[in-house]
Formats: sequence, structure tokens, C-alpha cells
Amino acid sequence: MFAALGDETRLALVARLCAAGPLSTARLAEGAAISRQAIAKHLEVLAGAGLVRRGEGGPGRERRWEIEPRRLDEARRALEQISRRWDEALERLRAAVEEEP
Amino acid sequence: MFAALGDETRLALVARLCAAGPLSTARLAEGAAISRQAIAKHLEVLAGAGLVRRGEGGPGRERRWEIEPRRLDEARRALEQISRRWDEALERLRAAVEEEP
DNA sequence: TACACCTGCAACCTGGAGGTTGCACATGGC
DNA sequence: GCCATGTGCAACCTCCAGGTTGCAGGTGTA
Repeated sequence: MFAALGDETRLALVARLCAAGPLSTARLAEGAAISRQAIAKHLEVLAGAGLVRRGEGGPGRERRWEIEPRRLDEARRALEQISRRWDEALERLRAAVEEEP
Repeated sequence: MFAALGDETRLALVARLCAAGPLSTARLAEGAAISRQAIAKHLEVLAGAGLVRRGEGGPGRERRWEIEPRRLDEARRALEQISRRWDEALERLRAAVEEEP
């Protein structure tokens, strides 16, 4: 999942989908400097990581993509857990140093 | 920065440094299945992203690496900002839909 | 019907990330 | 002094992520 967010193009896609709401592949490719298929591949990757979902977009020809905000929360929580472990480790080190002499 | 956390090996390194406190390259390479130089390269990348810092480790031969917890907070804040933008976009969409008819 | 879009699939190319090996240098213990 | 250990640098290899091109299939609109 961090790997999915790690690519700048994909991070920009996520940000844009967040700011503008659900958009189709073609619409997302309009502004970008790369081809529509490249965008589509990135969206595949984001979908694989659960960060994005294909909206139905009606039975018609347009299929819009939308953000899955739960995954962003999960990522945030993972970072919180890691930094909490860091604090605990520091505390343990401090205690060990104070006991030793 | 997300790219730095995106690699599994590097994420494991960060988690391990958080759990066990500052460690030297050789110590980190002991358990891993890859060579010491590979670990060193990953640590370079993490340092380039500001997620990790070279401790002095005395003037001696050991140089330990330690976590830079501020960067983890920054990453968390970035995710918060993105998901907040998403909520705002949803709100705007809702308002637009209600006004149209 | 014909035309204009939007989409999906597959083959193909290329640069750089991830990894290894080999060597040289410094430091600490005997 | 000698050896073990921790480190840094550089050349080299391999593979896949990111990107492109080309084509075929659906779906609205005139």
C-alpha cells in the first residue's frame, strides 16, 4: 500500500480524485503528460492496494473511479503504531540506562 | 517518502529500528536474508527520505542508525490532509446535487 | 447507418531499483 | 604486530515497474 502511494503519479491521482470527486480514466488522462493506458495501469495498482474503487458509472460507457477513504485511515494507523513502538523503545532504553550503574 | 516506506525490506528496517532502538548496519544485516551492502543501500534511501539518521556511535567503528520520528508524523499529517480533502469534495458534490433540480 | 468517444487487452521497449561480489580502510582486542 | 570485526566504495548483473503503440469492442448521438 505504501508502495502504491510511493509513486508520484499515483499520489497525484489520489489527491486529484480526492479534490474533484469521482472521475473517468479519460478525464484523468486529459491533463496528464502520459498516455491514457499508463493512467489506467496506475489506477489498477491503486485498486489492487484497495485505495481506489471502480464506480459503476451507470451501465453506460463511462466508468468512474472513486477513493476508498478507509484505507487511508489504515495507513495512518500503521504509522501511528510504528511511532508508538518507537516511544516505547526509547522508554525501555532510558530505564535500562538508569538501572545499569 | 512514501516510496521509501513502500519497499517491504525498508519498512521492516524502520519497524525493527523502532522496536529495538538504534542498531548498527552489521547488526541489522545479521538476521536478514540479504547482504550487508544491500541493507546499507536501503538505509541510505531511508536517510535520503529523512526517516532515519546516522548516530555518531562514538568515534569508534560502530555507527548506529536511529529513527527520525518527526517524519512519520509528517506522513501521517499528509494522509490526514488528503482524506480531509476527500470529505470536503463529497460535501461539495452533495450540495451541488441538491441544488441542481 | 455513420461518426465520435470511452474503454480494455496484448505485445513491446527501457531505465533504474534491488542485489551481489570484491576490495580497501579503520578500529579494537590478543 | 597480527587478526577479527565493522564499514565504505565501485563495478556489475538481472528483472520488473512504468510507459508506449496498436487494435478491437461498446455505447451514445446525428
